[in-house]
Amino acid sequence: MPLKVKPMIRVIIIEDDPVTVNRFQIALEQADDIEVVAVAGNVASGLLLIEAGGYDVLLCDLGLPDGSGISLIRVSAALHPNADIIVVTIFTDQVKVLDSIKAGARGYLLKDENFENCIENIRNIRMGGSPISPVIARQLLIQLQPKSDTNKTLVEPLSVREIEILNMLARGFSNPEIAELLSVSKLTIGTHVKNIYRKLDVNSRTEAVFEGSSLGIIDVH
Amino acid sequence: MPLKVKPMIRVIIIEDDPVTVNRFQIALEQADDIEVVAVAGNVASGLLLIEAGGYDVLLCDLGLPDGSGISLIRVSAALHPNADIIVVTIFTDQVKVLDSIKAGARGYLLKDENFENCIENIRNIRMGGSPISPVIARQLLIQLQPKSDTNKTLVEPLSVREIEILNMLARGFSNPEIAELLSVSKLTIGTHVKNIYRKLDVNSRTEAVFEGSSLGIIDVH
DNA sequence: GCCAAAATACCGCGTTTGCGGTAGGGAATG
DNA sequence: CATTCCCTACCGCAAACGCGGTATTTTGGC
Repeated sequence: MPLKVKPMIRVIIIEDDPVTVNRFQIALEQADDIEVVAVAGNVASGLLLIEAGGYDVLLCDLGLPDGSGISLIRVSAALHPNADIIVVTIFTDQVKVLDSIKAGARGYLLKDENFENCIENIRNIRMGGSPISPVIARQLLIQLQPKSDTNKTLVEPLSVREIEILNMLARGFSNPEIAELLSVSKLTIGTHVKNIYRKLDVNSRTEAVFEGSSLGIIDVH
Repeated sequence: MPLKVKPMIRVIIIEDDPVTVNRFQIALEQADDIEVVAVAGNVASGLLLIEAGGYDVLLCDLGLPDGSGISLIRVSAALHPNADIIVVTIFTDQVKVLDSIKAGARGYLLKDENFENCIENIRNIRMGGSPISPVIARQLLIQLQPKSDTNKTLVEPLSVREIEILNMLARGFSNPEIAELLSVSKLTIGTHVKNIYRKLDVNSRTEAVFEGSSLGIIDVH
């Protein structure tokens, strides 16, 4: 029986600044379970690397000379869902952060920091974590904050039945259809719907669905 | 002129496990700009501390003997919006994480890790960052992921005009009303609406609003 | 056991939708 | 210069919706 072989973490780097690339390579050399298998300096060549595959972690810059790294993230996430993507950049604005995350990035580090921790971060992301710079994390938290403070609690609460019906409204069922599904009269549904309108302070199913959606009353798909 | 005085960071700890409290106190003693001004071991006494105020950072456990720390977070966020709240707990499940964040926490650390970094983390949060354990961060990213993988990109994109009209649909405007507001024929609106239905693959304004809401096409209030 | 709230049911009438087409002018992209 | 969107506009008809009531029966808490 052979010795237990620690699986190597194969890393590719897409980054146009040679200095940064160098700092990464030097830092990662210290780890015997990580190897940098390829480097690209722009979107075009990065795309080729991604299509070629054979990596576990992608370190990706956003501001590349011939375009944004976000498109690369999207491609990598689509082609190799098991590879982890870490964004390494100087950008801290909310749009870029969110776009990266939505595109499939699972880590977001700032160039200024985290060079000494990058080994730890790479191991971490392979184990299911998401290393994120605190500055970036704050942006994400803002995004998750519940929308408002004004209403939300001021709305008259819907009954279980009403929530059920509101969800069916959102799916496009008509009153007669809902009546059929719930085995009650369509006139009953009409009454429920009117009560929903009153409670949500709206006058059409369209508005009701919009409100319910905003308030999180309606389940997303 | 006096020496430049570094402002002290006043910390209160709400945590029922004495060992953990002790580890925090020992760790934080090392920093000359941080002082632990109070400690509480349950929700009831924690509430009194929070109401008393006079702190900059709240380290808060979630699993307290007489209730959940989330209610404390909510109170602190409401009474002292300028104080930063860091959750320190063993729970990694998505519900607790999200609830804490929504309640107003700006940091989320696991007890297992980050004891040696806690000074750094506290300084960090005071400077606008959000220290978050990678394991937790992953939960948050999942939350931010666009709902699906199937559609979203497969949906035929709406034109500017269509998005504009979809938003008006959500607000409950009828076709004639929208026509009036946009100074076009109501029949034109009808055509737009039909095209929206086709692109979103729905057959009613209600469904259209629901889809648009899910896809983030519709602005929230 | 009582009272409030929820769920159920009914009616008529005017307005709006949703569906099925068809079609011309303008802007953009190749 | 051709093609492809997009925005504009039109029609008729069945179906559903929204509004205004009123009313009975469960259900659940105090």
